[in-house]
Amino acid sequence: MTAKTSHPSFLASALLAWYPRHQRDLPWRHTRDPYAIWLSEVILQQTRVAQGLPYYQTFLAAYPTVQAMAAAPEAEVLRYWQGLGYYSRARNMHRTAQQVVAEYAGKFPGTYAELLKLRGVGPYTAAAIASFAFDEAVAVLDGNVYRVLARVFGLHSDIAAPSSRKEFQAVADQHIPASTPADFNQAIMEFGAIQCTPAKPDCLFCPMQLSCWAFQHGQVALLPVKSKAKASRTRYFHYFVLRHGEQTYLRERREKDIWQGLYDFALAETAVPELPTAELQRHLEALGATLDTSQAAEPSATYRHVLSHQKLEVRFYPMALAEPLPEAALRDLGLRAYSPAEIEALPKPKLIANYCDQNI
DNA sequence: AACTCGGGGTA
DNA sequence: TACCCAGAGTT
Repeated sequence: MTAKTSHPSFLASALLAWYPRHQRDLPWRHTRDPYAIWLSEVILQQTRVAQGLPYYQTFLAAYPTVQAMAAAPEAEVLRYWQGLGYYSRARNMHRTAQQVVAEYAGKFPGTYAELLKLRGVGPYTAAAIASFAFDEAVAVLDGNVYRVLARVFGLHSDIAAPSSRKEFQAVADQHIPASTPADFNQAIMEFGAIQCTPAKPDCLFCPMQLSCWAFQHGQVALLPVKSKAKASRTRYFHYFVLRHGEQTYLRERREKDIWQGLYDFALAETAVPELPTAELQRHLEALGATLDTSQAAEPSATYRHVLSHQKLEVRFYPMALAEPLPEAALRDLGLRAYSPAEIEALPKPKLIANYCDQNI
């Protein structure tokens, strides 16, 4: 994995000269603490620096050590993660914190191969921690690196195909200097983020203009090659916002679906946009709901919520109950009544959190 | 190898 | 709109 040349490649030389003059001042670049570096890398998976930055500060303040995170309830970790998406990252992060405390005496393993065994730590994150915290010469491969390598070396393999990883990894490992692997990895990602951007890269002031294959061949806009993802499906959610006094009923999402571990309301899903009145009544009977008006409440306007592989069209049906829901229904559907303060503390999908902020 | 997992910024 | 973001786990 750490094949190296005896002298710096033109790529390494150019990036290491460019980096000190252009790098952003980011907090995780001021630490060698494997815990802090791991935390930053998990947060930044598929997430822009600007979006992840406040979460990094929040988590480090809430959990200054891996022991502190390990001791926290999962729901609390998810609550801090709320709004960042891809919530399995948070659940895996929490479990890994507990594993590091229980099996590694609270110290993160110090090699790429050992780091790779941790949940939520894949090839990218293992390489990042190994190089940033332990100076191991293993190249990171993220979206930025794919783009830079594809353009500079004219690599036309489809970066969306898993089989392309080996080719790009080999090229990256061939160019990472054994003496400064951390700076090289930071530099190539920063270069992709700032200069060699997806759209309108700054080729005019690029230090590799003369050696960049894509620039020399007029193909900058054509690289990297990436096959398109298939179209996402649309789902129709109908949320029953059941209230009794100041209490509102929510449940934890446990099924294998989106938002695992987060809380939402009693849900009816339909294959078509509308929820027929008869079906609404059937759900209310199944809930054992006794409304304090004879009329079912009017649904809210439709909220559209876009996920990476799904489009959601969501309506909320606020309903006041004349009496609490029966125990059997609570047990069957996992519902529980919560006060507004309790709801605020529950981890919720962004869509639900927004609704609660405005209506609960 | 293909699929699934959020949410937000940008052109 | 469509694309992309310091990717990883499951099937």
